[in-house]
Amino acid sequence: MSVPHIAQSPSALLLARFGGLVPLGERERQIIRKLGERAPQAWQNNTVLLAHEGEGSMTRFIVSGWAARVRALRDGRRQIIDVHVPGDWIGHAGHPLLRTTTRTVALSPLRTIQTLDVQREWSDRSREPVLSTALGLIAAEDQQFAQNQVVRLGRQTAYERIAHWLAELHYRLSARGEAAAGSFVFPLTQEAIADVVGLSVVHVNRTLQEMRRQGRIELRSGRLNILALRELIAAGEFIEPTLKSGLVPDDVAVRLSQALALAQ
Amino acid sequence: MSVPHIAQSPSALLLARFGGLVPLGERERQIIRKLGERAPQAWQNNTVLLAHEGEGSMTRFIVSGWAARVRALRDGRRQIIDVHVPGDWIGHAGHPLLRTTTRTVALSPLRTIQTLDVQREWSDRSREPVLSTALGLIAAEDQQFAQNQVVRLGRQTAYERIAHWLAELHYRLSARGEAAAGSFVFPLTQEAIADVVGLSVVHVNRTLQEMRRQGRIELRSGRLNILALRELIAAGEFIEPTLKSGLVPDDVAVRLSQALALAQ
DNA sequence: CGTTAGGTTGAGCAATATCAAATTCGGTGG
DNA sequence: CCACCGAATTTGATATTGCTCAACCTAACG
Repeated sequence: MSVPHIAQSPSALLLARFGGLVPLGERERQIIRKLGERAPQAWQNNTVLLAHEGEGSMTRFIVSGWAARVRALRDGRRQIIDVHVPGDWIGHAGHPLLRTTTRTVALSPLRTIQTLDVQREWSDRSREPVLSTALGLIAAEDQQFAQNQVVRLGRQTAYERIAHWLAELHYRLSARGEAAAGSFVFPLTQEAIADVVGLSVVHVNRTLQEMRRQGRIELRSGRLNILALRELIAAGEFIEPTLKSGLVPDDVAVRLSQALALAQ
Repeated sequence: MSVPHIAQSPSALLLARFGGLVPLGERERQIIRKLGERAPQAWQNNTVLLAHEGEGSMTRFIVSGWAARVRALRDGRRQIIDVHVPGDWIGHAGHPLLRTTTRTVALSPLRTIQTLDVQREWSDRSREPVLSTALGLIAAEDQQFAQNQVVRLGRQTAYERIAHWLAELHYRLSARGEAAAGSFVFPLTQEAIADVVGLSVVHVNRTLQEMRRQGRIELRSGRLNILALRELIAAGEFIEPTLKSGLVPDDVAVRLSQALALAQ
């Protein structure tokens, strides 16, 4: 009997996503709500979502379920390059002329909606001062997460890697209203975890058990419960992305600082 | 007595960089040549080039020498996230509001020039059909190299990692006229290599020796000689970025835009 | 209930790290 | 040209982390 998860509606998720980054006015809220009104699409676990990237860049938005960008080696080794969770877009970057070396695959049953190409439509600062800022922040955060992945794999121990990654997931999900009290849907098998953190399944299993023994996590039936976030963050040396205030267009800056003041 | 390296002039390097990706017309050549005429700037080994990223995005161009984006852990472990070589720009991405977690550091004496923000100025397809394509390809390639780094660190053995990385370096450098007959300037210490491929210095040393013993590389006094590129590529399972359509160099820009229209 | 995917456990082993001590190399001052 | 210095490379010995293999367990599901 799995814990029921009341998924946010597409619009609510979109609002949480943007609202978590920039203070939204009523105008932006309208635009975003509308964006979420497209019909959702369902995917089975393991479906290939994107074989060639770049075809639909930044246009498919995850409403529920997880996916991953994967590269496979000839002998069967697989590396998950990054994980996509609800509130992410699938299908970044790439170029139509360049053959892709990765696939994007569903790691669980998945629901997506087709949005317009927000990156293209909203990145103009003069037309969308607020939303373009949000998109810039999203891109910058994503880049940091990509760097995190490299550091984990390159220089951290098994325990550190997993701790760091779980902390990162918690950060990402709670910023968009997908986690409550350190608890969130976690649909991956240990094999998939292994492919994320570059370890063997067996070792992942043992490391998770150690975390459980220490009372830092609970993980069962598709749900992760982080009991000791502080400790995980410290163990993995996770750096939470933090906003500097300052250098923004005035209108945005004012609202932003108001929002930050409220958030304190 | 070091092997003399006749560095390309900034303009020549820029031309090689763009010309290696798209067929340039005389108009584009003019524009690019002009871009290379700014005064070069010199940096000592180990200088911090960027503490806060995003300040000068895509505006500093490496003429000679190598640099790297680095993340440090508290206990002194360091991971090099990516390496910048001549023909690369420094200072991508990031966002002024987001505190950076990496530094960009010179890994050798370095010469750069300040260019205009090509990403901003040339990314409009209607104004710069050829150059914008080149920029798109650069971004897409860079993304693939970033993915390569993750796969190396996550799923490859020491030997594979180094082989793969050397093959990638060779690809990047020769595409811009910085390598001849598999030989190129290679100014890194083994410690820096270790920080790239996520290994200990000692193990890097032993792995390099194995490659030498097999007659696949020569590495001494700041120069790398790849004697068996095929074998390195195969061992590391390196995938050379390949253009899909047969975009044969052809001086007419029109052909290119036709090809692009088809590719859409 | 039987099947199956996923999770857990144990034992032995391989890859890579660590530590410490040479050795070589590229300058640099005399 | 030589002697010397510090940095980088190399070598040997030992420790450790994480992998592999193989078996076993459990829960969900038809």
